[in-house]
Amino acid sequence: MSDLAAPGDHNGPESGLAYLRVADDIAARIASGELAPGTRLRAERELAEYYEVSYGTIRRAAEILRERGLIQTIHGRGTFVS
Amino acid sequence: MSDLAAPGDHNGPESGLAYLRVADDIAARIASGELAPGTRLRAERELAEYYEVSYGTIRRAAEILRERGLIQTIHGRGTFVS
DNA sequence: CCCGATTTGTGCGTATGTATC
DNA sequence: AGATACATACGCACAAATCGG
Repeated sequence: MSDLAAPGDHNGPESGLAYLRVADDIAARIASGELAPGTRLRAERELAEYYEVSYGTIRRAAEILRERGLIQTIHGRGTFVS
Repeated sequence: MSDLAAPGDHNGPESGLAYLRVADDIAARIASGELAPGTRLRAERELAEYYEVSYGTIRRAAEILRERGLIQTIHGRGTFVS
């Protein structure tokens, strides 16, 4: 599965910083086309469960992706791939 | 602009305690009218980045400003100039 | 027009580990 | 040894925006 709209299992070699690990993973999925532009990501709190990190960590990762222009977040609606 | 709702750059002569430096800076901005009453400050975690200090230091600075009656913090809403 | 569900936004309190003074 | 500060991270509570019924 590979997409962030359908949970499965997660993986990661526990490399360093949690928020970077998450940000890089999502960025890779966008780059690979797995997450197409316009696609809505799962809710931040769901991503937290998916990645097994806290909500705050997801918010950090999202902030990074926002700065990179990879995603766009709308209050009350969700987060979308740019 | 120089407001805490739109980042720019910052600089400081590393004078003494970090939380006092931050508190004094914000107090000065309020005193100068740069931050008008009712204005909402940026999120504490953003202020941490802005001032290049840790989140805990921002919380400490905010506590001081609250005691001085310069700001008012509302859970879930934000911090406002009194 | 209001109500409730969903989702993002913000603040609160705390913990761990590291570095510096 | 102790105090100050930083960086990261967790979990929770409350608030606000959006959408559908």
